[in-house]
Amino acid sequence: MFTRQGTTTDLSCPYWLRYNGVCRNPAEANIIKRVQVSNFHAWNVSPTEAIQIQRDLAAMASSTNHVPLMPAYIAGADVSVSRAGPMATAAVVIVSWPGLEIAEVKVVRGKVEFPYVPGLLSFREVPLLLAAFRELALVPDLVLVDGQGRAHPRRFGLACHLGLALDRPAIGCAKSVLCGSVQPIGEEAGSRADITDGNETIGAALRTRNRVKPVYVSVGHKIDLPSALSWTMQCCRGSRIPEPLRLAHQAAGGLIWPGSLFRSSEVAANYAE
DNA sequence: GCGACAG
DNA sequence: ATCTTGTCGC
Repeated sequence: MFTRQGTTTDLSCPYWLRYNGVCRNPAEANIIKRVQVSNFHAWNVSPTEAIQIQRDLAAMASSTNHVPLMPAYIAGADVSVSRAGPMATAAVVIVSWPGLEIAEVKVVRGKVEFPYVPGLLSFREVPLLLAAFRELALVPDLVLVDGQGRAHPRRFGLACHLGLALDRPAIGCAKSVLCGSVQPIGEEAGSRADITDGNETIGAALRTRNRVKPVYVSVGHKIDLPSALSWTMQCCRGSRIPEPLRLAHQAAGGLIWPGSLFRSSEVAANYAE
């Protein structure tokens, strides 16, 4: 048995049958409500059409906070593309809140059709990510995405596009800047500085650990920037990268897989509990 | 025209 | 994004 934050989880129970610390039986697992995915436009479009779609959809992304006061699940989403060909792996890792334990891992392999064009990343990655989200048993209350949200030339980055398609709150959390300029930022963990484009604030740099390169946070959908910064910070454990995204990156790279309870480096530590 | 450019 | 182990340091 494993106890955290007042809830008890039976670790001998497979991860996909756990729900709020309570083990479900297989029959119940099949009736858990799945995330609704709307397919509101075609994905096999030209770069020119993609830009127009972004302009049309930008106004539909919400910057109003809809994250529950006490979320149950937070997802991290990432895609890795093999350098040779069009094959890619999309991974979604759902962790519990506030424990940040792995609750579900979904990995989907497929071809990416769209080329990598800065500013059009969502047309490359979202289709495969949606395939992964469709298969999840758990519905996340918040999604962290490896890329920009509104900190995008047309204010419609990957996190906006994915959040809108899922109709779930989404945060863009990128490792580098796509557009705009970053104001000076303090060296201490928790420091932040605006990302501005003209006289518009489009996101913020966030120092998640002391003296490490910041991450670049922006609104994806159904969240405001202060909340996005707060949740990003609260999802950080040991790493510069928030835990759901760090795990999703590992899952997309094949380092963890559906059924993994622990990462190899932490097996000993977890067994010690 | 030139440089910059999420993953 | 990807090629890639251990190692030095706060």
